[in-house]
Amino acid sequence: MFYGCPPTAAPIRVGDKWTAKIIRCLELGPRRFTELQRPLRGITPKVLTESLRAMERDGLLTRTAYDEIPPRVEYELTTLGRSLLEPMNAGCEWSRKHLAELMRARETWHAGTS
Amino acid sequence: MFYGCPPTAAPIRVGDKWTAKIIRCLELGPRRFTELQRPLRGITPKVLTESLRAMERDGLLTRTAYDEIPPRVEYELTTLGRSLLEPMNAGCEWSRKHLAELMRARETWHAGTS
DNA sequence: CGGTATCCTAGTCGATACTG
DNA sequence: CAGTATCGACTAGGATACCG
Repeated sequence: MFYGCPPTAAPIRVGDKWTAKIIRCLELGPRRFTELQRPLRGITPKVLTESLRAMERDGLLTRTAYDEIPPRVEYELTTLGRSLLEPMNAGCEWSRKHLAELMRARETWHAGTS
Repeated sequence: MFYGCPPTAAPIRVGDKWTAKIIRCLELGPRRFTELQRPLRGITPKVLTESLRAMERDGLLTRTAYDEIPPRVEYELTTLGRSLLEPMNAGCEWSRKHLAELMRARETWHAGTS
């Protein structure tokens, strides 16, 4: 979706910088901490934890810790979290249709407005 | 739309803090600088200018200055800017349906996670 | 493995004052 | 009226290191 999009250019955002991407990562089923960390390249454990905690607090996902050695924790979207896919998809569709035009307008920014 | 929503709770954002609200203000037709400033209570001229310039640069709106005394400037949505109303409405609909649930989850945040 | 704890930077936003 | 200029606060996010 917005993966190829420069961060400041993203015209539509869901929550903070990572929320939407985390939702995408969880779309197909529960994932573990490191399973999230890998596709979200560059996210530090601190920020990932913060994002996950915030989303858990807001009821967007659940955190399940299994009492094993080594520890295993799984994150899974709730119905509420999954419901965000709808507006997210609307945003994606907008991007597909119009983002190129926005970027072009941004490039062509040298007084030749008219 | 998100007007009654605490800033950090807004699950969906368009551009920066003010972009979506500016689009709403321009939805029904062109507006002047101060006509935008009034409904967007609390926005400083500096920030309003910054937001408008960024949106103009991205091709979301046009700025028309009339050479009069006193000066008159009008901002108007482009087709591209207007197209953002679609995903914005999707976000609004999500809020109407689910924001209360999110806020409730946020309130009920005292360890009783199960 | 799944996190915390510190520290730090960069960007966003606001307050205030002034200008063509 | 429609801005600009300056400063300063706040905070999201990242770097790095360590812990149960």
